[in-house]
Amino acid sequence: MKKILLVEDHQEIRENTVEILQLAGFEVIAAANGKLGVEIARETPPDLVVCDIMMPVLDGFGVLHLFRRDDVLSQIPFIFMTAKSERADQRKAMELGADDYLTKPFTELELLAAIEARLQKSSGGPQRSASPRKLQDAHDQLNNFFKNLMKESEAELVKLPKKHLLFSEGQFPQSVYWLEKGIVKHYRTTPFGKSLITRIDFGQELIGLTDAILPHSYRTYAEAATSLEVRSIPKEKAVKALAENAPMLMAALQLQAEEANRLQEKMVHLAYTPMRERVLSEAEYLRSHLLENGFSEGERIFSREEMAQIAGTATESLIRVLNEK
Amino acid sequence: MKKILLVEDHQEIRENTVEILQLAGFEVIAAANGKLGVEIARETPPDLVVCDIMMPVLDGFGVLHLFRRDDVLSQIPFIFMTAKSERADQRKAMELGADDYLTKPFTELELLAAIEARLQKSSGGPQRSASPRKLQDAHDQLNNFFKNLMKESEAELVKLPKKHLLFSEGQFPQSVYWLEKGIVKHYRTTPFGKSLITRIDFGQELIGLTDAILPHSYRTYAEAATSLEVRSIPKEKAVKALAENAPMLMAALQLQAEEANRLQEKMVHLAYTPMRERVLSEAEYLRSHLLENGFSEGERIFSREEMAQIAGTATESLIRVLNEK
DNA sequence: ATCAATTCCTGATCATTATCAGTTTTGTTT
DNA sequence: AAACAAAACTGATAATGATCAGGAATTGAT
Repeated sequence: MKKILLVEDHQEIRENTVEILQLAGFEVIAAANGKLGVEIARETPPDLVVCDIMMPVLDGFGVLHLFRRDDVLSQIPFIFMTAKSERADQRKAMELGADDYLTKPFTELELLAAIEARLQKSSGGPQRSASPRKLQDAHDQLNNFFKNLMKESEAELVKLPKKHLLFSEGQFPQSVYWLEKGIVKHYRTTPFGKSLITRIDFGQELIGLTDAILPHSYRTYAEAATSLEVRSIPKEKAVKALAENAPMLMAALQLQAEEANRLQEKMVHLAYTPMRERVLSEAEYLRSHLLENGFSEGERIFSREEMAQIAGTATESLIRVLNEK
Repeated sequence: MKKILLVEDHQEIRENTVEILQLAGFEVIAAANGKLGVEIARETPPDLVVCDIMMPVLDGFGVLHLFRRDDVLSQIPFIFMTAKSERADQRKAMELGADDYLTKPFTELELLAAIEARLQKSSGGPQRSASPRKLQDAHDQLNNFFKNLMKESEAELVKLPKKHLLFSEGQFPQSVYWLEKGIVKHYRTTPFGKSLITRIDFGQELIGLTDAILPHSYRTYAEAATSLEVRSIPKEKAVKALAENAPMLMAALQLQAEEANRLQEKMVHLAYTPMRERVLSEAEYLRSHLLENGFSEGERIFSREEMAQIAGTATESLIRVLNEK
């Protein structure tokens, strides 16, 4: 039986929710504030946490923070409950690493569905759902699938120099690529020659599937930001293999849906976030990802101009922002 | 045997290309300039046109224009060849309704692949490809599939008033919707309360599949812009049906890939196109789509504020631009 | 090592567009 | 029809960020 920790200060809501969860067959431990919640979790780690944000003593963000830096508790799925009005909280919740958030009021069905979606197949039972429970799983599945396909096809590992174009606008897709090592930038250009970097791949990624699936020439171009190690197979082969494997198609669909999500997010940023904030957040994004991928702190993989193309601004403006703090 | 019309003024390139196409088993008619091309096509309509843009007498855009307003020739697939440097041309080509464009120089393989992708299954022969040849086909296929699913499930037609929320951020997806009639706006909000309309559905569209597939709560909200007629089925049912039908999955994947394409396009606009141009182009987009969907010229379906949220600008700025011409 | 070519950076200026504050118009409710 | 609320609009102002131009610092090539 799965154990759920519910952290909620309002007595009525808490008791109500406990009842719903028990009816659904979960073992529920309730805590009236964040501090209690953390203490309980440290004694008996739950399988999942449902947590209010606004609470006395220790708020939801604090609880999540403590969970994430605790060796035992860091991997436990965490769902926030937030009032609909507090939009900023929702963003913050996701940035801090919550797995999901629900806005109050929610129906029982919503709550249970969200919880079930998080309690992944780790349960060992048969996987009831038609699609992977976690995006990370979908990602891994698809990557492994194509890695194997590359191996079967004996696709050789090719080394490409920095600045090499993997593909460019107006070419017709011929291949799907597996990026073994290196960094690839994806550009989209305006009619007036300005370019925006819409995506960066940091290695161990599949590249070009989106375009291989579409019945027209590339609309973006992909350039090596570092020297690369790449494998490729003919696009027909990739698409055919995919078409015959429904679970993989589903995984690909999920990833593509998430990509659309990511792009929407970036769009809103471009529309309403002031340039300086955009610059700072993109710089931070790059810094952390480069560190994760084994580059040292000072190393300049991306030129100022490129960073400007990521943030969607003029190069000079970007430079000013980066140098003024 | 498929008949291809090649319009290209450079003799060498023309002869070369003719040779390639003939080797591939096509019947080729070559024309040395746009005027000749149109005349030839009017006598013996080809199955597909490959056309250079820069030409004396009548350029490629002119040829396309004449094709598109000719009853007999309007549906013939049209592929442009453009020099890599002329980015603006590429955009213009797509806006004018070209089916694709290739940048010179291209390989034989690319040319043939692009042509084959356009010569759809209308040939009557078996469909060799694993995925629909045209996005429109994928779209229709998926829509029909879900329409049938709704019928089988006896999903009833529900009428919803203007401003009704189909779903909102922080809810957990429960259903997939079929929009029988009406207009739906999709919003995405920033932490600071500003919203951007990232998508508008004008009826006879499937809504919410993207989110149903992802294992987390909605990140956008969908609001009725007019009164709606909507059917819905449980998301589990939709996903399960989809998961069992590989061709439909492929169609869904194509559409999702195209959606990502559309979002990237919009992103570049937001980043680099001046506000006034964005406003004007979005206004034009709305006008034409509203007319297509049976609304009369003056009717204000979208308020100024909403239009501003589509263009990603301040309401006052939008009003000024719209009123000054 | 030297020269050329990029890239990076800085200052000054200007254009664009957001914001604020208010008025008019339109639409809705009683 | 009056009263109210919401939306549309206008003018003034301010801030933001782009652009231009030129100099310093790196990088790459011979």
